[in-house]
Amino acid sequence: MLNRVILIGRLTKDPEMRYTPAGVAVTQFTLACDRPVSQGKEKEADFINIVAWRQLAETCANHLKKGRLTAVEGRIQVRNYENNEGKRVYVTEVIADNVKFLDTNKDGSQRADRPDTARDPFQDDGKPIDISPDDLPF
Amino acid sequence: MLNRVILIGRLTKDPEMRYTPAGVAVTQFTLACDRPVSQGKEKEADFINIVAWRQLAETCANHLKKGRLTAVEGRIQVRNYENNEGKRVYVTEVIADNVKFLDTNKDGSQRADRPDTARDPFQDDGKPIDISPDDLPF
Amino acid sequence: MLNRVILIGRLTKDPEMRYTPAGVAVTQFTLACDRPVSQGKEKEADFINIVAWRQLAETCANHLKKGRLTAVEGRIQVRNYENNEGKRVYVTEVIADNVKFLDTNKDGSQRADRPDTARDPFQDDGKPIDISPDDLPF
Amino acid sequence: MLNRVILIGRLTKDPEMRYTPAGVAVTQFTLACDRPVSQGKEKEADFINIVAWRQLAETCANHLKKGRLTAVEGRIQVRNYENNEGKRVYVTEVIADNVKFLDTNKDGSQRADRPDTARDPFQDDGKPIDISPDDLPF
DNA sequence: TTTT
DNA sequence: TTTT
Repeated sequence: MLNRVILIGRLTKDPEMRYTPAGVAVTQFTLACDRPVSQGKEKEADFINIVAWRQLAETCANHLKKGRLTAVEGRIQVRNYENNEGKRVYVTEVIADNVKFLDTNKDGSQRADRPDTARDPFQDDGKPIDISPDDLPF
Repeated sequence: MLNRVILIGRLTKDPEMRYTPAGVAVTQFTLACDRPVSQGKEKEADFINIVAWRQLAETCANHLKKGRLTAVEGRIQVRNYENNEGKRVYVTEVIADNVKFLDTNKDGSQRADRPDTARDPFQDDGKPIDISPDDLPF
Repeated sequence: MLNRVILIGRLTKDPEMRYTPAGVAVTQFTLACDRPVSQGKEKEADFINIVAWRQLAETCANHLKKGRLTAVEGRIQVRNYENNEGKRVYVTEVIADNVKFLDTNKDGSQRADRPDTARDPFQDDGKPIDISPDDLPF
Repeated sequence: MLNRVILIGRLTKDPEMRYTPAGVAVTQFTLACDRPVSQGKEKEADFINIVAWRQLAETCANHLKKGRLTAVEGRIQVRNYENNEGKRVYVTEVIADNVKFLDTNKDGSQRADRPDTARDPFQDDGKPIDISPDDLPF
């Protein structure tokens, strides 16, 4: 009924964009979210898989890079499929509907790689009515 | 750095409480969160695993039942282990730190099974410093 | 950049729907959100003003009533105006983009007043591009 | 019952720390949260007042400055008082329980002003049991 | 001005 | 009274 997630973390790798058979853009990346440090423990993180569709997929693919500090808003989705050994595998992902770049570039400039011409590309309802979890090409 | 989840859904089964070898209470249950309905699709839900520790584990075990409408606040945790075939398995769960019972009972009374004597037992910081994902007994 | 609120509480009164001069529906109501009880204190609540626009305004006006347990998702908005004494007054509201009715009716039935025919009327992007805080008719 | 806010924005001024008569530290600052840009409108922001107590108050006062990009997690609180003209004034604030510094310093270094010796000072339950909204010294 |  |  209500399913909302907000994460801040860093990309573990460059994002990967693919297309569904129907030609819809999907971008996948993983966010490393550091857990609050507890004494006597080394630093730990949760590695959370993010999926963005359509226009949001494209802007993520164009502007995000490994290591970038990023805020993601979305919802948890759990899908399952049968693997090649006939076993059911469950995959949990966050379907993003809002992504914010929080990093400055190494030279200190602010998000210089973001095209000025884009009319806030970060708007996407994240609820594509004709796309189901099973359309994911990975 | 920041990792927050808020869910409202219904329990798919009665919760299960266990204890770690060190004697810490842990309760596990699954929340069915209906996805927004899209036309031409049958109703779908995400089934999200919830974990509660300690006092929150006990109140969840005592007061939640299959079918109950429940709000859960917490953070996403991803842990992994090697299964008996030597393969790494990834498990995603929501570690609850706040759980609210939203249901009235069938007879219309409000949460009659909740003991009056408890001074809001639903307060728990959910961040037990001496417990790690690997302590989970399931 | 990111501004997200999730509340669960009860309506202090019946909601009020009005129209802007341009004919857009707006509904206003107040949610009483109980604070976590602390010992030695009587029970306290925060009374938070909610605003819903357009279709969401209409479904809120039709289905919510005083006392109903309700979940609201939205964003904080702060607007200001000059009062009749020439003083600037600041008003903080939550602009809802998702509202869930959590209550059963008194007779135990589930949300019987909600028309079956409506294709989830609770979808609204809450971001009406041609409406500004100053359009509020109250 | 549930009351959660997550904001990302920039400080409009340096934070101000004070003490209650009982000697408890409180820090106040304002976050400018840009609204999603809509065409035909100049850029707008919501200016949201944040309050942090105790240890979190001190780390905010020490490490935040005007202009810093900051994530705040907390809950909405509405308090009211009678002003000097005998009128009831309502004040809405976000009581922070988690604050993250998202900015690098001007020289490109990462949060160099944060003392290494502090064992994550950003943990605070934000629910001081002996403090009420009326204790605020501003 | 406040809800159960 | 407002930030980049």
